[in-house]
Amino acid sequence: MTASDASPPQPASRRIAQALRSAIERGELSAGDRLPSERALAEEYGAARNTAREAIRLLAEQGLVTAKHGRGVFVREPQRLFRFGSDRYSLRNRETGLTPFRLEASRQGKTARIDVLSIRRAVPPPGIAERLKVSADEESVVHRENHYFADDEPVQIVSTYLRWAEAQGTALTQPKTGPHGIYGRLEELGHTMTRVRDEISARMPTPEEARLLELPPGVPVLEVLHTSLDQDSEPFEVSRYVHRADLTGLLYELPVE
Amino acid sequence: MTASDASPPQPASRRIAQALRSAIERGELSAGDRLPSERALAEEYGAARNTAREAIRLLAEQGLVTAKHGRGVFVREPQRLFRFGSDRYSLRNRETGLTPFRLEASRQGKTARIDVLSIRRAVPPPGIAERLKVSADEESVVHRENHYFADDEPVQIVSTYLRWAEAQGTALTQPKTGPHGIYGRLEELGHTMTRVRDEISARMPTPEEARLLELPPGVPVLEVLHTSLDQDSEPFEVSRYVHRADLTGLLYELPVE
DNA sequence: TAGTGGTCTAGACCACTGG
DNA sequence: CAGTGGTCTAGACCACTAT
Repeated sequence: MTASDASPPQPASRRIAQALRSAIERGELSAGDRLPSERALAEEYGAARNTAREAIRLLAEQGLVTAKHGRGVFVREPQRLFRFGSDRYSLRNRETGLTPFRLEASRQGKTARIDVLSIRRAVPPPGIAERLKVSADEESVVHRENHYFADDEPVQIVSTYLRWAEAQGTALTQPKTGPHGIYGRLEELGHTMTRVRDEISARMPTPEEARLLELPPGVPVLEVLHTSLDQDSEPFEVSRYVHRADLTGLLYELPVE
Repeated sequence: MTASDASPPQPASRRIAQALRSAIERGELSAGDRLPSERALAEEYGAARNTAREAIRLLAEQGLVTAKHGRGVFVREPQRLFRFGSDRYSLRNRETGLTPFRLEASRQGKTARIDVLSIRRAVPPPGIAERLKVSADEESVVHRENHYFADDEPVQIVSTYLRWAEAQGTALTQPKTGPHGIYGRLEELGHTMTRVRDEISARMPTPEEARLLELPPGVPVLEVLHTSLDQDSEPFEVSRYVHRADLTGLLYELPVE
């Protein structure tokens, strides 16, 4: 009550947050460092513990720090990004036999794991039905759901939708899809990929996604709705990618016009 | 204390949040509706106000609801998205004289406004210098900063960087850049755009960005680092877009291989 | 066991909005 | 003005982590 009476229309929690933010930016606290405990901050700033806690919440919301129960609050380490984009579907990648995900993981010295969660005939969600040009009122698709891990850390969730009429009875309904993966099988069915359309958005995760991706608070997801078009400009495959935004960058390189 | 004693190791705040989330999903609360007040929720669930408040915070963090001071907490309205992407730089758009932003705004019946905040010779940030292939140790670029509004609501912040050596003394250092904008002037300087490279990421906003974009809590930003390449595959323009993720979708349509 | 964050209580005052 | 969210206090107990 004695020191800084003059100016601050700023709430105490914001002032504490700002002080910590400055300390991080000035390098007094660097990536991986532990912040003072909530109780210590409260005493230092003459505030209640809840107020110090609110300050830390503000930083966590921005993705600057992460709390570890029983251990402390730590400055978040910048993570090397997985990069995906225009070459995600390229033939070059398919010829190496390495999927873009495995390629990226090995580039980072990490072990890739891909879990096939389920392969089911299903009624497509409306957005999917529209893009794949199938009926949204019947079980018109095969839904393949995969989870991708790097060193056992979840990185992305992918749902792939294919026409049931085409996939029925083929390897497309099996966990092992054979050489060149699903695109190999789809090519045999007469679909040569000539164009792709990726629709990208970002949002906060649902609780379900936060759980599956083990997302710390303050980390959004990148959602990519991907459509593959064949030689007749007809869609033959639609996938929905949900990426951890703190581990993923997208790269699109394309000719103009 | 009488009803559901058996199971819940769930914290009360999460249980309240889950109840509200279900009500929203079941349509009992729809977009624009007001939630019960914090005090009412506290009483209804036999909890302290702070606990009800925590529940609302969980929903706000997910982007499901927004609090309005003095009015209440409301279920967030889904917003129509501004869509940008592979055609953002296309000649077709330049020929109409309408920028993609103005086009999108008019498509939505909104009034576009573009504020030129500053045009300055500057030392480029490291990431920019690297992509534009200029020195990061001197004032080697012109930095143009623009803010984009739709019906006076901020939608995106754009920083464009050009080589000072080229831009010096041209309309590129002026607010009005003339026919076809900066790309028109750059073409006169011998740079025909043949390829673009867009690097996309998502993250929570800095406090500065939250202020400028008037971002409600729980809304991330989409960041696009754009590089224009000319006929010699040399970069001649780099821009950094920061979009409100709840108002923006990106669309990339491109040929494979 | 001591120290950390996670949750919660029962108050209080302030700032903003609407009738 | 009454009602709302925004902030804050000073406690309390729990759950987790290290030593």
